[in-house]
Amino acid sequence: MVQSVDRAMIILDCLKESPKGLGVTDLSKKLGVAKSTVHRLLSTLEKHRYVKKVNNEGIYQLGLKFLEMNHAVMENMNIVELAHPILDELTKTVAEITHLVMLENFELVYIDKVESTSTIRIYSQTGRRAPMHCTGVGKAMAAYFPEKKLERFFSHTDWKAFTPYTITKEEDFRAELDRIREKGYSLDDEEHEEGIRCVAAPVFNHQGEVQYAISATGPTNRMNNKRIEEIIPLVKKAAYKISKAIGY
Amino acid sequence: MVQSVDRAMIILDCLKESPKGLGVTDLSKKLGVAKSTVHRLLSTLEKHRYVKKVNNEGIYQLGLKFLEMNHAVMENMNIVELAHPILDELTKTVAEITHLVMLENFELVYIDKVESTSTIRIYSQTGRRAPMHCTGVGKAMAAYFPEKKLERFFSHTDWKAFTPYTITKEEDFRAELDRIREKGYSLDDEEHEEGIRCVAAPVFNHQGEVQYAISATGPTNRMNNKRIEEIIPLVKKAAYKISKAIGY
DNA sequence: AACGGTGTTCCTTATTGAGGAACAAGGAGA
DNA sequence: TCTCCTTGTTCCTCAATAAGGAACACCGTT
Repeated sequence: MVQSVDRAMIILDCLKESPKGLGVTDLSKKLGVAKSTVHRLLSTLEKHRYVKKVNNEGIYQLGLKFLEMNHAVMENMNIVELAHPILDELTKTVAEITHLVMLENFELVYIDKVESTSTIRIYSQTGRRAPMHCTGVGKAMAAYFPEKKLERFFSHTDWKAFTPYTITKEEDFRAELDRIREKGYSLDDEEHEEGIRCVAAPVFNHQGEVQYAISATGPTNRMNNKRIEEIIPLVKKAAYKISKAIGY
Repeated sequence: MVQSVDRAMIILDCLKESPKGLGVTDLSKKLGVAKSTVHRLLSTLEKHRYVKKVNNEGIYQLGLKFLEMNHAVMENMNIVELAHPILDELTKTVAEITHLVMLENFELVYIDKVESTSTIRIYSQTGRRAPMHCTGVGKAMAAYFPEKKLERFFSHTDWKAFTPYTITKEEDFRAELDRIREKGYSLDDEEHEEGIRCVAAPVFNHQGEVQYAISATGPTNRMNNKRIEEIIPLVKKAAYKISKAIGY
């Protein structure tokens, strides 16, 4: 582990949390390192445009290089291009927000979303992360893990209870996965956030492995059992379409 | 300048250019540093999710942290939120692609675009960079630089000729800026790419400084002189709206 | 079975990053 | 207006630590 690189990236994290930007002194206090060290790191980051000074004063913010890098990352993920139209259609038919997620280190990463009302700020919530054990998409993916991978997932998870309905025991979770495999979809019944229900389904790649998942999410008052029953086949169908689009 | 941080970021640049990802040996050759050094840097970057191994083999790609960071950067740029609906409307009325750009180190950065046909991949070309001297938006902004800043710009620019029509002399450029100030808009007449014309106008902030610019771009066959004349007031009006929205 | 190619680990050295202190600049308050 | 904080920035010295060579482990090919 390279200390200076590590520190540089911690600085970036700090700046991410402080939209207004931070000065050298602020950062040096936060990190517990000398001002001069922070200053040197910032200069290096600035050279590569990962940070920038706001109107040439001593306040630093995240730089525009991140737009560039984001673009490059997105380019590689042609999954978004393939899936977006299908997600778009799904949003239209179910009139609820839909998401596309993938996995990284047993954590969910939201890589696309389509809102019913506004097409604006499509990029906004992408990049958000969430745990698997308390979400529809997380469970949908876990249900199709091979046993080995599932065990590795269990050793990673902390079973944190976000609501009274969150599943927090391995045996309960395994039972839930059996149900999901049987039905081909998963439900999130206020397990992550009270008042929110969602329907999710897995997306498989050409090797038959689960690689992504999609969901339709809404408030409990709209998402009653009758509505859920209507939505289920639509989500499953959309997930299947995406699976086929990526070569399943 | 911190060597290790610098190298880490050069590695990220290399990975950006190689969508398929690179191995430790490839990178070590590219950078001219030892494999072990590259490996150590990659491990540190991986810890922060700026890079990831593709299916746990020895190939590294850009990581999903960039989506997160992009999100944070975008959040701060409420300019995009403000301008997007106006850009959207402009695209509808002129039926050509429109762009919103800002400046960084006398280079243009595209921060939003609206295509006429598809709302998909809205994020795609954002983050792209281009020189000022050969683009409509670049000239529109330069026209409203204070003399001091203009001189600094001249000392930065390389006057590279992208097409036979690119302006490559300072005196010609200054004459062009005079024309732009007089008319309140700028034209790009195949100066950056043959077959492409565009109409651009500057956006001013609350201090009356030029801070952004917008443009409508299309192929020469559609963008004849008559059409250009129709488009000009629309672009100017949209730019003015955005200026007002940010407090001009 | 031997080889060439990976990525990874270890260890030693001197390169280079770190931090204290001094400096410059700017703003607030008396 | 002058002073006194508090900024960011620069410099310099020392030792922490990053770098690179070499050895190792692994895989696929010949």
